[in-house]
Amino acid sequence: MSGAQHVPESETPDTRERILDIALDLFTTQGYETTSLREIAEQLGFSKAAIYYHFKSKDDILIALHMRLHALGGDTLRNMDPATMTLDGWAGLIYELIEQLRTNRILFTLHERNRAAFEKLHDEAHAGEHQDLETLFRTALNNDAVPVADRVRVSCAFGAVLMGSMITGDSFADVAPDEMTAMLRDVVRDILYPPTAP
Amino acid sequence: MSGAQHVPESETPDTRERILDIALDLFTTQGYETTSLREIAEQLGFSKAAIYYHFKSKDDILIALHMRLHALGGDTLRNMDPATMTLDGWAGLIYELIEQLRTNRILFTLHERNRAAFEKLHDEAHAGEHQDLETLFRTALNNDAVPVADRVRVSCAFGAVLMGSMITGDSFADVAPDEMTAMLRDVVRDILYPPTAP
DNA sequence: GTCTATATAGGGATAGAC
DNA sequence: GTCTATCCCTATATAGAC
Repeated sequence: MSGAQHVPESETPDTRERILDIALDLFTTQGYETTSLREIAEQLGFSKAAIYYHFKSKDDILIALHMRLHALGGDTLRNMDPATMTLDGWAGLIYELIEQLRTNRILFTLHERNRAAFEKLHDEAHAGEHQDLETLFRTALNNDAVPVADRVRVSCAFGAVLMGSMITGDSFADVAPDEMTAMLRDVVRDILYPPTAP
Repeated sequence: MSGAQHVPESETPDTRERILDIALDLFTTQGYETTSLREIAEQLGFSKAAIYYHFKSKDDILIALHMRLHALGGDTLRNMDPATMTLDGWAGLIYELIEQLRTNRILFTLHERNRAAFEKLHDEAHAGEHQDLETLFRTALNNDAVPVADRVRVSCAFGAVLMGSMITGDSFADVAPDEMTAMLRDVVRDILYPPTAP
């Protein structure tokens, strides 16, 4: 913990990350298009043009934020085989989503609230180098080997989790995080493994 | 059926409604800010300025679309008393939502995908004349008389329904509407009335 | 790395003719 | 009701000094 040679003044400023943090906040609350670079620069304390030293375009900032989300789901999703997803497999994925949402809710909200902007990016990056997360989900959900009823339930479970901890926002701010997590897991179980049929 | 005096050429053009229909489509797929009036006018077949005869601003178009949603939920929501919402009351509301989504999915998607824009409208219309739907939901969800666990489940049920029939979009296009509705109702029941505890 | 100044484009909105 | 022409503003992005 001591041998660090190159220690900056107080704490790593890391301007690039600071830009991303501020952008994440503003893009989420106000929306991507409505937020101007001038506004971001204002909060940073320096000029608008300085941002262009760190990012080559406004879209580039959004892409960087998208990559943060990718980094989160990274391994989990790469190991998932859309063709052979069982109900249990889906359940595990959703439980992990609940965990991720605990510490990164804003990042998910950003994506939720700026779908159009992200889709546009995806369209422009038609160089197939980038497999979108949502596309992966959809194709997996279209797997005919799994009964339709199950697939609908999986889809509903995602919606329940996302709504329960994201859209509703701070309505449950007073609830302890652990308690909230437990309740969400219970709901997911009740959706995926209902008493009646499957 | 015959005595109509003032019959237009073929079928009521009703330019105002045509504008709204096209705007609804474009705002939903591309996003509100990204869609220009020029683009809307293009699809209408006439000039951008003509739109200003029917609407006094771009925001005014968005407001009109918001009113369409209001008209849908109208009576149901006005009769709801946020202070005395029981679990059964919520269930009824969600079942109705399922019905509304069958015929008006795009309208809900518009709101889902342009939250920021609608919130901005709501902020500007601080003249209290307009009680927002979502605000109504949130305050009702904050009712301390209802146990937290129940409130979370209600919130999840909304998410499940919205996701199951909206965000997922046309992944289940092949499923018959009636069947889809039945499945969604089942899921809602399993969420709100779980086997373990209430 | 961050600045000032500027190029360029596009958007919303209005005026006034038809 | 719809058009053309125009105003005005703000946004992204670049050039070049420090």
